[in-house]
Amino acid sequence: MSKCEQCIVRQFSSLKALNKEELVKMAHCKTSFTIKKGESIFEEGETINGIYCVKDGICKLSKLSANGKDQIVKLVKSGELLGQRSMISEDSTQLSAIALEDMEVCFIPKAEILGFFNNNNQFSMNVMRSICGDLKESDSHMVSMAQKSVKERLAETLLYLEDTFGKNSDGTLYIQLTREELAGMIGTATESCIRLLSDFNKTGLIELIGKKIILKDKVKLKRMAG
Amino acid sequence: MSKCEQCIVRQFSSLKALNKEELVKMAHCKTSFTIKKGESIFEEGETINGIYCVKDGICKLSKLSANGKDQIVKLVKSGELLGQRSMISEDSTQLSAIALEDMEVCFIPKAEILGFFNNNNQFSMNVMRSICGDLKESDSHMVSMAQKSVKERLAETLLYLEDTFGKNSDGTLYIQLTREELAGMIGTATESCIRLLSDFNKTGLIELIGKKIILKDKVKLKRMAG
DNA sequence: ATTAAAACATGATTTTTGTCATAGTTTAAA
DNA sequence: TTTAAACTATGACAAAAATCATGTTTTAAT
Repeated sequence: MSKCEQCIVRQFSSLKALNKEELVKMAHCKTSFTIKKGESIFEEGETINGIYCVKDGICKLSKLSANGKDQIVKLVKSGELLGQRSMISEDSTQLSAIALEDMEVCFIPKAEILGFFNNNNQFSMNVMRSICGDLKESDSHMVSMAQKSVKERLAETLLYLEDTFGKNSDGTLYIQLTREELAGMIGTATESCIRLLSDFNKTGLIELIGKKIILKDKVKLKRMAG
Repeated sequence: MSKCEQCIVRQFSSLKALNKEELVKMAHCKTSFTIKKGESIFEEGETINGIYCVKDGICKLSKLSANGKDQIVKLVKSGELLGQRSMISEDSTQLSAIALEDMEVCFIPKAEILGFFNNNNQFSMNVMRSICGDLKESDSHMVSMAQKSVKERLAETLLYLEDTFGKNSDGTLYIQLTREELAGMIGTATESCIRLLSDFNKTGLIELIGKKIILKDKVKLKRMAG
């Protein structure tokens, strides 16, 4: 049982509002996990009796659609919390959380969080703001899906991936998604995604090195994303 | 200045957690509006320093996309609150609220709401749950947009409209949307929407009486919606 | 009541996107 | 190290959806 007090990622989430005493309390009731790449933290339909705090690694939140394809709703990185929506709604989750890299995750039970809600208004407000941020994102995302072409969405998504997760020293996107996962983010068929990446490559917007991607012309990509 | 205590729609929203004293306080600081069909309550980009409570009527929340089309993100009816997301995020709103019928709306200033947050935990939790509900909806909606065909989305939307807003005594959908607005809900071109309605009409799924719509075969519509 | 604007409707055509087929490449497991 | 499975890639074709054009009907304003 490590000390939450000394955990840096806490500072990046709603948990930053907790005081020393609350952090000690939390350290005593939390459980820590290691999740291997490809494993799930939770799956669609499960009841989540608490909140997961991502200490390290990245995961995808996805939803299986009627046609059998996985739509990626959001990517979550260290410092973020998982399962807030489901816990607060007292509702099973509609999303699966699958690790894209090895992860370290802490679980804080519901009772503990509800206690903080009652005693720490700043914490409540932080959680509210975080969920409001998710809602704003989700609404925008929805409009993109409804109104933009696949090409526009691909350009938008590539820029998002570099902005959010950065790049390696060789200029390639840090985050490694399969073509299928990338297609699942933009909401298209894997083949369409691959084909468009080829086009982007041929027209110099990006460069493909194996399955790695370098964004070569971000100005044009931005213009294309609209 | 009418009494919030006696307002029935209050019972349907987060405001139901407020006690008598709080309701009296609210009645003193709220302002009431009448909004004519077609007029806006607020528009994309505005800062909203409070929450709107819909006393009567229906409005659409829409977002202008890059291609010039209005995407309808949500329909809001009496009993629901507007502007929570924007107020809590301390962020300008990304949606416009336009009345689909004549409306009565009350505005409660931010300071008042924040006061309730501080003193009434049940109210805070209600607001949280309401926003969580919106988030769940929005995520599902996003997946529909990304993964379903226009036909499936039209079927889904027609069922939603009847379930949510009911029908007139002649069996037609109560809510009156133009074809353009319906297209804006399902995220397609107006012509495509009109064409599909014609198809649905020809195959007996719905009946078109002028611009009014009757759902004739809800079982098949449900199957089609997936 | 007349008229202009908005809304509805449908055909023809093009563009976009998905699907199926096939093959090369990479990855991970035996 | 070989071998199967997963992933990437591309062509050919089909289906879905957008766009453009045009005409009708409805609605609202003068």
